Amino acid sequence: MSTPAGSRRRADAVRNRQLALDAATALMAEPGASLTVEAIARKADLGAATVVRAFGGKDALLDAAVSRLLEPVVRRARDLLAETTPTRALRVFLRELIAFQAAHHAVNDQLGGLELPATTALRADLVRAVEEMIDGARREGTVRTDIDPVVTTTLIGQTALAVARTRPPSQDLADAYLTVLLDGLRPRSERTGD
Amino acid sequence: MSTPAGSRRRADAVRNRQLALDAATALMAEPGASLTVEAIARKADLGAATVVRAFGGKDALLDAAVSRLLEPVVRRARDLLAETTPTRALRVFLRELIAFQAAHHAVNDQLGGLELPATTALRADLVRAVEEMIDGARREGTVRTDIDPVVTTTLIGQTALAVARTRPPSQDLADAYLTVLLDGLRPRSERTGD
DNA sequence: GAATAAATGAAATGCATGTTCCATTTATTA
DNA sequence: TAATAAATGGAACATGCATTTCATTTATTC
Repeated sequence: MSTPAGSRRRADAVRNRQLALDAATALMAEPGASLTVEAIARKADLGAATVVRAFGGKDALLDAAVSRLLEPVVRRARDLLAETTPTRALRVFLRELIAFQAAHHAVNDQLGGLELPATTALRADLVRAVEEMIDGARREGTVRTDIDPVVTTTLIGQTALAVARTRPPSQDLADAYLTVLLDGLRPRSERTGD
Repeated sequence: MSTPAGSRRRADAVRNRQLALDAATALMAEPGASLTVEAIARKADLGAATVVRAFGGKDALLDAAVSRLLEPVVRRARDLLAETTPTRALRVFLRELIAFQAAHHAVNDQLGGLELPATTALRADLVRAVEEMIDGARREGTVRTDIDPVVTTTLIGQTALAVARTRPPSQDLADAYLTVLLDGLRPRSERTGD
């Protein structure tokens, strides 16, 4: 009666929620894994009902898992912006982004028609950080100004994702991508002939 | 042996097969269309069973439909190789390829884990044609030789697809892509500074 | 026009998946 | 330990889909 609000949430529920989250995250790093509730529950050693209930639905679970994966990526982008020049930040971040996406292909593949608010917000943060890199690089003269910054950002994001998607992952391809993209993004002072 | 005298195939079956093929093809050009047998059958004014039976399965139907769409694209690549310089062929073809893919997104989206032999073969033809363009362009000095030709081809194919996938389709993005990619693919005689 | 076999499509089946139910188990508090 | 309510998970349910069945329709042949 006088108990302090009585613990409404049981400890095992909290722990199981975490287990489900960990299982989902782990599956996203496994190539070819099918992110079904069943598979996640099996990996977490829980019943499917428990997994679903802990988040109120499969989508919310995936949203939480993807967000957790994406957070350090966004933080890294911000850190790079603070630590080094925009030009260098752009190159370093793109390389790391491709590696991350290649290691978590499910993050970008099987999440097609889902409603993932937290993930969407983080993606927006990421886009904003890349836009800052591009803005800075333009000011530094290493990125051409004859292409709209937003278009440039979209171009980078879409193509980086595509390169990361290729299976099996190829470091050669990633390297070639960075070389070609960054060269192509350089300003053309003159020289436009075929 | 190929066509025995006794008409083993009824005329309506042949016609309906064509209707199903047309319906599937049409749906592939409709953004957001969900290529279910049900939807294809409805569009063709046929029963779902008829559609499936005409091809022996949904996969075979999609394979036939995609192949029919892809054939003129492959032919166009070959024609360009015969008609003009590899450098010009590459640019023209890439522009057209993006437009085609953008207009038939379903061709590249919803066909993830399917077995489509004819489509796979045509894709290989297409890759071969692009490889020829790149080989030729290298000889012409418009494409860098410090990146493996196969890697270059993969890079082009994957990124072009990614650009085409963006919705809504953006001509600005497609133009930016072609500009950046082709510039980035140019040989770097010198000039390697940050 | 009758006979025959091929073709059709609405309904049934099978399968994979997400979600909900509810009898049982378990954490929590006193 | 007893009392209570929260949490669990196997089973049932719901949904969306491709495929198969089979009574009926239709093209084809004579």
